Amino acid sequence: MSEQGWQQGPGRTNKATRSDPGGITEELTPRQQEVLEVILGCVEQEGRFPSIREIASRLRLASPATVFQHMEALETKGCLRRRGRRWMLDPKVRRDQGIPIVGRVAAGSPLTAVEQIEGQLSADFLGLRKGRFGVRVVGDSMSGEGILEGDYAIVDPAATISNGDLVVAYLGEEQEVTIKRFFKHPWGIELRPANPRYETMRVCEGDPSLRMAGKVVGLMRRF
Amino acid sequence: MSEQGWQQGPGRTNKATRSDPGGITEELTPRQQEVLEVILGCVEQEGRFPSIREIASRLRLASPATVFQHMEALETKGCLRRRGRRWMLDPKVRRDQGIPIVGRVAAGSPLTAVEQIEGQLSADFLGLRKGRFGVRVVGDSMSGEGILEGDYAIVDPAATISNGDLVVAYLGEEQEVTIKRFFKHPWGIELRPANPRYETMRVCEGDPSLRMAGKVVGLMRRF
DNA sequence: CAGACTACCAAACAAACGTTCGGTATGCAA
DNA sequence: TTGCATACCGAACGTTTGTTTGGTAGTCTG
Repeated sequence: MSEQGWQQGPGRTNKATRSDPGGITEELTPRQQEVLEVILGCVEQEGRFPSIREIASRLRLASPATVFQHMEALETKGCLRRRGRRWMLDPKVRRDQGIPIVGRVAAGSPLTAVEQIEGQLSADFLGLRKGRFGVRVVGDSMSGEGILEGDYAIVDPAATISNGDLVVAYLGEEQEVTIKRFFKHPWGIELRPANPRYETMRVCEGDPSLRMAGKVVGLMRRF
Repeated sequence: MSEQGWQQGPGRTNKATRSDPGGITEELTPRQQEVLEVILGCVEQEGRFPSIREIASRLRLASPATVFQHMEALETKGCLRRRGRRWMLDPKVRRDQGIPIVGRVAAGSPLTAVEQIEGQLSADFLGLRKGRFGVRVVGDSMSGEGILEGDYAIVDPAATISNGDLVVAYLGEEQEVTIKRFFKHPWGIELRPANPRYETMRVCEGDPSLRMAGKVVGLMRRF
């Protein structure tokens, strides 16, 4: 029988994915991509995993078994996971809220020129990860390097700090928050500001008046 | 009977929430907050809504009915929604990936000092919303205002531009991307750089060599 | 051609699900 | 003391779920 209105399977025409330069959802057939897309959209918009029958109805498929097969394929390809009878997204396919980075735009709105998209500006891209924290920049001791009062520095307390890195440290009795450039010498530690009006700080290693909070991995500013 | 090990309901001791200055989850009882917390955690980590029995087991509750009641309360308070028999998060309680902004920290890791958390650094906070796009900063014409080469400017093409705002514009025959400060005069438009080594640009209104891309609403930098 | 792969179907099953009901316990306010 | 709200229980009901089975069909490779 073939009196139904479904779109027939395109056979082996679909080898892999052409889009997605990121490479996360590589090697998915178009149909598998569509299934993933429905799931991602549902999770993003409503915060819940759609049921197999719901995915089927959105893709106008009459049988849950069809979607089930696609999901099994997505599982072996690492996009989905199962715990018991419950499906969940693999963390790597989670898309966080982001906006495109555009290059030069010939005409029209940059958002319609897909060819010009060079990447994605997202929380992940900025380094907004668990275990890190933000510090509001006070003072202008780093204004020489484009770090202004009111900016937010993103700090990773777990990162290893090398010479020349920007660090956040708590200084002195008041344990004031400061951003400086870190240098380690045989005689101790040097914290150098970018603004020459401020003094470079030098302390011995192990001085209790200096506590390192972590390495500055990002900066954000709002206008 | 009371031979069980469950923590007894604290009665009317709990009138509302003391934490959460944002005010989204206001007026939730501690238990309701815990239920919401479990749900949010599950949605964030795994991208699926937990079953009522799963929430119950995480909170060490023996009956799904208990969680069900809490969820009904969360629904009337606007945190959860239902479509048929399916539960979903209300969009306003969705937390996007973010890190805490800490102030001064007296001791220990800043991440354990909850009292010092002043806010949340998130994609939303930076303005990473739909309809906006990012542009990589080229050149040092705005270095006087802390905008350096390699930074990413977040641009809102829909925002109304006022005098003094930072804007992204496409200039000249090459339609080069530039960030400048915008001023409108009776005779036309002025685009002023922050670096005095660059010239201020002045064009008549309607000049085709100038196309405004939008207002700069945020900036991010990676180290 | 056969074999492999994608894509889809209908029907059925057991497990898990949301939900309802009736009940107990506790603390607070009227 | 009565009333009300929060907080929890166990048992049960009907629905929805993920899953399995067995099948058809198209398209590409060898």
